[in-house]
Amino acid sequence: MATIGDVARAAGVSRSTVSYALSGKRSISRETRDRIDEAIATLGFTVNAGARALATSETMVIGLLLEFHDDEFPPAMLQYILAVSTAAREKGYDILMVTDSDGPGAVKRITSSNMVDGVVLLDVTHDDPRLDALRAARQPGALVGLPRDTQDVDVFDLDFGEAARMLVDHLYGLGHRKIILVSPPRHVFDRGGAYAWRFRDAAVERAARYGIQIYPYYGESQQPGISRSLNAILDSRPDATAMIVHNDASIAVLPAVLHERGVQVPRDLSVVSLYSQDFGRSFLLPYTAVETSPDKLGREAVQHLVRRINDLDYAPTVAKFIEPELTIRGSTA
Amino acid sequence: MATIGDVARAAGVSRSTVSYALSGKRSISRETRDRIDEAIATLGFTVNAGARALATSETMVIGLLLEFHDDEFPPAMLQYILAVSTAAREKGYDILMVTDSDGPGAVKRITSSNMVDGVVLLDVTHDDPRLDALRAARQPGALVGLPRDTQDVDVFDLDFGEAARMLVDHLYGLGHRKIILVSPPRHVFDRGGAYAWRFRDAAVERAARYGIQIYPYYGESQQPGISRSLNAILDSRPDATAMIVHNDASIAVLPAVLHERGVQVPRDLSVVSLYSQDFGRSFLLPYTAVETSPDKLGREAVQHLVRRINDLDYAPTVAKFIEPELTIRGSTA
DNA sequence: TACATTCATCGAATCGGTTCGACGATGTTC
DNA sequence: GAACATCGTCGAACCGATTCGATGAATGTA
Repeated sequence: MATIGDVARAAGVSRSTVSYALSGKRSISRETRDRIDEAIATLGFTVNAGARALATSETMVIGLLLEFHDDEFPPAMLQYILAVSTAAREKGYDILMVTDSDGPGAVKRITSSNMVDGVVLLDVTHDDPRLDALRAARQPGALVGLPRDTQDVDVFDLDFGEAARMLVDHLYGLGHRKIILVSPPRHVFDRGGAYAWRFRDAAVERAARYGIQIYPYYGESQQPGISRSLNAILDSRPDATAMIVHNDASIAVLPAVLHERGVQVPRDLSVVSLYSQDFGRSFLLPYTAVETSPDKLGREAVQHLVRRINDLDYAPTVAKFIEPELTIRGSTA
Repeated sequence: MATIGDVARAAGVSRSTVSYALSGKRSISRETRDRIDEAIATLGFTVNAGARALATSETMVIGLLLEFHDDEFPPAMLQYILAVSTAAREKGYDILMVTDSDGPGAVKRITSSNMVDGVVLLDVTHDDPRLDALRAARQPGALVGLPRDTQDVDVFDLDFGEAARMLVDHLYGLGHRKIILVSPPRHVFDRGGAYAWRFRDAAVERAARYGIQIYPYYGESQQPGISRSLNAILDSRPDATAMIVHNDASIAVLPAVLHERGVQVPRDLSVVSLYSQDFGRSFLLPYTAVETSPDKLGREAVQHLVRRINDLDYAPTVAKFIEPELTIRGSTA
């Protein structure tokens, strides 16, 4: 493979001149630049990433850490992956995707060996064990999901509390007084998925303020449990007039379940939920819902991370909550 | 960060000795090794990946190329990503995931800059433009999906022809003589998704041999088109007694569609399909189907790729077709 | 005309590893 | 006890870039 030395020889200049021509950090005469460009073209030269990384201490790679849990709905996670990947590429970064089950070990491995310039952690839990490893690293990180301790890290997440209040308000305003709430599976709570209880607690609190009934339940993560549990929930609360579903797997099968029960939305039951537009399109979900904006979230996380890579004390660390937006789809009455 | 030089100084030996202690390529005395280990531990030393890559020309990273098309069902693709990622890590490799829309450019970029030791291409089409870039690269590649020209590349795919024959045989054996076939969306054919026509052609040919009727249709990729088209298909062939669905998006919504039409499986209609066990579980699909084995496929691709990385002329290039296996779930009569 | 700038380029040092050849000390073999 | 291996270690070269300081030529200014 052609090196910068080969290019230099072919163009009759020194290696440093070629390097400056490449980076534009010093001025180069018209003629030499042309000769260099030509040499690069004929030799098919590309800078060696490892060598450049060694010299500059910059790899132009961002680590993306995630793990697939059985209790998560894969299509939902994919949206974040894609968002991060796309946003990173726009900024000139590639993505090193790590799905290790040993999260802290993975963070340590890729940061301390200098494989990446920064790290994005998906699906951060309340006591995420990866955070210690991240704090010990030279490289900055951006979290998607809210941990207990946000010190020294940048956090991006949807404002689940506000989302819950929005939905409760919406239903309350329409006159609903008995509302079913389907949360993520119990296992997500146990694991420390803070978004789950942030949403539930806010919904419960809001309902209490209005003096209305809210019936919280856990969803299931795998079929046929999902349909079964939804049926059981509906059976146990025949008086409820509305339902808030905060669970991707459950909402995806809800249309089928309701159809089977002969329940018409919104005539017999009002339904609201929480999902992204794309997700709704894939699964033909006709429900009024808060938009979860995975690409906004992924993009903001990456943008912020890149800024911090380029300037480690770019700004105080942030915990940024995306504003929820309600998309009315007419599933409430 | 501690370098190998720091370790050497702390242990009172030369850098080369530390390197040999690390790699075990030359023998080291017990005491020296202990001192080195201790120095490494107290300094928290990790080899710098860039420097090592520069010296050894090995990055221990595999490139994973994929693109999300609107006409593809994301959960299906995710299975392959996860399989490749897991298998790679087992072999000591990390994954550089590239979702560029400019596939050939991405292949060129990561290979010619030596960011990766090898490349896995997902979802390879008949005339995949990434192949030229791959052939021009120093690094070996493994394809998932069958291109027209398999020269100089290793190919891994399900044997879609055999899968189709298996399913037709199964239905024929049960006495079905009029069979609906739902293929992937037309757009997948246009784009060169060879698996689509390999399956369809084999099914049609097999049916012809038996002298039975097969009615081929294209599926849709986005709701509400999917349900609508399935209904239209069923309306147009009331005499068909069986249905072969070769499309993830369609099979995922089929239960709802059939339920709505009051069609009972297998009493009113026999249904067979093609999907992985995990996929079937996620979507509660009760159909007899050929297992698509994404993790087997991903794993084999990675294993073969790693062997070829370590020995470029390890074996003649292969086109390996995973044997389809029929999983009987009782959706036929 | 002399001096200060700016421009274009070069050489050398550096980043952090790996690896080859050499070398002294020990251990074997006949 | 001479010849020969083997063991453990070191120094130097090398991988392929970037970057700093220096330098000569061209240009501007007083």
